[in-house]
Amino acid sequence: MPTPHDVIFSALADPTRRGIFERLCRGGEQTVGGLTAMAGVSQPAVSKHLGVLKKAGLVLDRHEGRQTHYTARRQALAPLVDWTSQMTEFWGSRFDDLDDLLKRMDQ
Amino acid sequence: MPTPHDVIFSALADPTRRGIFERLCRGGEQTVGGLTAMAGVSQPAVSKHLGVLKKAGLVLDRHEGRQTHYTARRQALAPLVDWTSQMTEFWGSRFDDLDDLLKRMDQ
DNA sequence: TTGACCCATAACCGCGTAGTTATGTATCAG
DNA sequence: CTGATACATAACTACGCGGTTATGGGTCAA
Repeated sequence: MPTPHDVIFSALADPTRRGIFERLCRGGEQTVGGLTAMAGVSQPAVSKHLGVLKKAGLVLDRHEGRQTHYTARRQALAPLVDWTSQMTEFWGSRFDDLDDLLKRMDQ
Repeated sequence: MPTPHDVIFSALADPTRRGIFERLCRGGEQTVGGLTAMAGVSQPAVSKHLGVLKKAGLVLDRHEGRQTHYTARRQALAPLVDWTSQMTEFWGSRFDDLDDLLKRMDQ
């Protein structure tokens, strides 16, 4: 049985799929056609990747006419943040990299 | 040409491999035998996984007599934190989950 | 030195998966 | 209605990868 961590990690392991998700995070809502234009693979391949991302809860789809719009669900990255924090939890200088992260996000 | 993100994500995508890394994070330094005892797979499989983790920079090995000790390099998780922060960077309520994270880590 | 032990490497196998082309299903334009 | 468009699904292929057993190469004990 796949744990939430399994699903997220394996979904984001593939470069093409991660590229699609990145574009959705930066560019906001996108159609399959728009994503296909930059993905470097065929449209069916993109559709499959979107299916995987959807099953992982990383994207949402919205049908409008004959095209489907996809959006990133950034909250779905929470397990990833959780896992990372758990791994660094037992660390001596555990705040080092998180401090950096927050500084970058503050400015 | 695999990017740093590729290496980290694909290295942590496999459950067995992630389990080994988790144990190294919590339990500290471990021998191959100790890791094999809990991995649920054969010793050569564990050695291969450790090789992948090592190439990804996630672990360090130290030879002592006839056994090899492995340690987790938690700093290697930095690209993961970076990537996550970049994905949430364009978020409206971007501090929501990070606040939670810090609260858990503070107490 | 000999044998047991720890680990790494080799060689092989099966399966999952990412890619393709081909086809199906709606939807809009004319 | 007809054809074109947008996307999903089907069917298939190729290859990478995680697993195994078998073996090699050092290291310690006796």
